[in-house]
Amino acid sequence: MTLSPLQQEFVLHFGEMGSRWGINRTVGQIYALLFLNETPLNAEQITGALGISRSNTSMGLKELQSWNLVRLRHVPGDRRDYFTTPDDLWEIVRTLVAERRKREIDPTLTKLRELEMSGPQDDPYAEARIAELREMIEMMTQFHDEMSRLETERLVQLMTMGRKLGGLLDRTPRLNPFRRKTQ
Amino acid sequence: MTLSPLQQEFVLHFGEMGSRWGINRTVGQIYALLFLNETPLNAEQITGALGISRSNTSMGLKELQSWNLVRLRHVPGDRRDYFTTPDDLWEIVRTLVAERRKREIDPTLTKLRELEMSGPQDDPYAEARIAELREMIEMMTQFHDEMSRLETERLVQLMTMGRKLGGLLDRTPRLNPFRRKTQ
DNA sequence: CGTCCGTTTCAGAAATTTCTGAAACGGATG
DNA sequence: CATCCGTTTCAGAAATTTCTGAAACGGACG
Repeated sequence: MTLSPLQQEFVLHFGEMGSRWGINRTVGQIYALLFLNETPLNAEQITGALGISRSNTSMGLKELQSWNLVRLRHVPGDRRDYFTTPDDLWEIVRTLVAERRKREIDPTLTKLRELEMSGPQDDPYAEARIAELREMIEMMTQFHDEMSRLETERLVQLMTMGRKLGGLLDRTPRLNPFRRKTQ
Repeated sequence: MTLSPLQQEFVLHFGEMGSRWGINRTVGQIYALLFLNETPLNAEQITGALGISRSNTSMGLKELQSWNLVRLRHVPGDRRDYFTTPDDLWEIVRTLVAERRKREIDPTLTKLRELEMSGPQDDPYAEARIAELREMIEMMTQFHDEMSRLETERLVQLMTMGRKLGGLLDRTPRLNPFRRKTQ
C-alpha cells in the first residue's frame, strides 16, 4: 500500500488535527486513510501505509471501533479483519456528535445531578449556578435527542433553511403561542 | 480563599474533564472556580484556592482569555487583574461553539479547499470523498453562522420546539417548495 | 529615575500520553 | 491436539504536554 500525494497530505492533516479532536495522531491517520479508500483495508495494509507499528494499528482500530467510527468487513476466504468508514457522511456526523456527547457532556450532567442531590450546601450562588448549568445542558441534550430522531433528509432540509428558521417562528402561531412580536 | 466541598468537587470534576474538552486540567479548574464565584477573582486567589503555581495560573488565564471564556475586571484602587465568567450561560455556549469551530473545523475546511485547488490527482474516489466532505462542512458552518445571528430567545425557542420542527417543514410550503411528501 | 507590585516568560522537571516490540492469546484447520 | 495465521496485550521507551520556580518585564508612583 503506497499513498498518493493527495492521500498523504490528507492523512497527515488528520493526524495533526487528531489531538484537537480528542483522538491521537495515529487514530486520526488511520481514520483518514480508511475514509479515502473505497475498499476496506486490513491492519497490515494500514500499518504499511502509515509506517507505524502493528500494535499501534491494533490500538488505533480498537479506539475507532469504540467510537463506532469504523465498520468491520470480512472477505470470503480470508480471515483477516477489514475496515471501512460508512459511506454516508451524515451518518458519520451523527455518530461523532453522539459519541462526543457521551464522552464530554453526559458525565458532567451526571455529576451536576449528583451535586444537586447532595442537598443545600450553604453556598446559594454556586448552587444556583450549578442548577442553571444542568438545566441548560438538559435542554440541549433533549434537543439533540429529538434532532437525532429525524431522517437525514429532514435534517438537511432544516439546515439549508438557515436563517429562515428564525422568521418561521413568527409565522407559526399554533406552534408558538408565546411569541413576543406580533407580525 | 478556601473552597466549600461543593466547589471543591465541581472544580475537580472540571479538572478531570479538561483533557476531554481540549483544555488541560488546570484550565478546567480555573474556569470552574470562576464560574462558581459571583465576585471576580485575581490570580493570587486562584493560585491559593487550587494549590497550583502562580505561573501555571497565569498560563491558564491566558489560555482562557484566548478562548474568550473569561472577562477581565478591574477593582478601583487595585491594580491587579480580576476575572469572571459571563453570567449568561447562552453566551458561554455561543463562545464555546465558535471557538471550537475555529480550532477544530476551520483549519480542516481550509486544508480541504487547498487539496481541491491543487487539481485532479488521478485518484477519483479520494477526490470525490474530499469534495463531499468539504460540502458538508460548508453546509454546517453556514448553518452555524446563521444560528449564531439569532437572538438567544429565538434560539431557545427553536430548541424547545424540538421534534415539532420536523413536522413544521410540511406545514410551510412557501418556505419549502421542494418537500417530498404532500400532506 | 528608582522602587514597588504585579504579570509574563522560559528553561528545565514532572507527569502523562503515545508508541513499540515481544510475548500471549485464540480459534480455524489438518 | 499441534500448527498456522492473525489479533491483542503489556511493559518499557519515546515523545509530548503540563507544571514549576526563577528571572525578566512593565508601568505606576513617589
